[in-house]
Amino acid sequence: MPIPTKPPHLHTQACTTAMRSVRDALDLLGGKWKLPIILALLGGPKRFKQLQRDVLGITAKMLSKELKELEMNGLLVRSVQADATPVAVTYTLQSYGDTLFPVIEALHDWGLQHRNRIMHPQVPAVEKTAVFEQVVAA
Amino acid sequence: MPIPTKPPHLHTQACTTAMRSVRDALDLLGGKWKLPIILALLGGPKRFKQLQRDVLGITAKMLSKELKELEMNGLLVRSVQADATPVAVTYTLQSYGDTLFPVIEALHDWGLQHRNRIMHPQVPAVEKTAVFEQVVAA
DNA sequence: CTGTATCCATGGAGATACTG
DNA sequence: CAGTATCTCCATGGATACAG
Repeated sequence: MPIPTKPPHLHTQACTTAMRSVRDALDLLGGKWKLPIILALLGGPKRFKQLQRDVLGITAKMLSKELKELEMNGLLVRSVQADATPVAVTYTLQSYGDTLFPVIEALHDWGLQHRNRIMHPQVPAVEKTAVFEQVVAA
Repeated sequence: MPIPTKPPHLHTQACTTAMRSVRDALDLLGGKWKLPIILALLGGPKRFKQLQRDVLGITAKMLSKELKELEMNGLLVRSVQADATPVAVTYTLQSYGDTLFPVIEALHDWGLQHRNRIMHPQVPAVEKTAVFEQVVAA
């Protein structure tokens, strides 16, 4: 079982290890551009300039940097057609990228219901309210 | 169905709307401190100072700011015991926070397998390799 | 104890110009 | 086309001092 339900007070090794996995995924998907790039490449292989057109607002610097990271993580492959003139570079999403779908879907589902919840507030039933006995002095 | 499998070239409304949900979730979970705070509160309600001790390295400023955000999102409740002296404030995770578990679990599972994959590289079977015909000039 | 206010260092990201 | 190099701006976050 991945996430312990009742972690002890101090950070245990198991706790930090589990968190590291979550953070790995979060860091890969996080940031402003990773998702748009991945989505743009779902439509098939694209060249650098085409990507920059599809991912609205991204600069060449950022696109280059983000593509490198995604490539290092095995999510896409960079291939060069040196014979073409001028040289053509295409970026192709790997099938490994599909393994991200359950993650993205989980994020999407939660985000969607959360937005609904925030927009249409319920009765604010607060749980385990206010005072609880053992207030540890500190 | 949340995420379209084959988005068109340009960003459609459906595409950006779906992405907004993902980003909502990503933004809430992202950052350096959100996860550690949530995890720390899984063990039960805690006071400000106790949280600062449990979440290693966080400053009062950051803790205060992050707690506000989590409260605004309905994930926790801030309650004040004004009668106590000095005043005591406790933060309690709401059961709504449990809805994040599938998300965190998905992130965790992917992050774990990804780290294994990165650490123990497979045969680098590149798909849809290199050259593909219709190179759109631009 | 529970924060807030202020100052300040750092890094991330945009704009621009340039190279192969 | 496919990037890289520089410069600069600004938001984020740490440190510290202070307040209720």
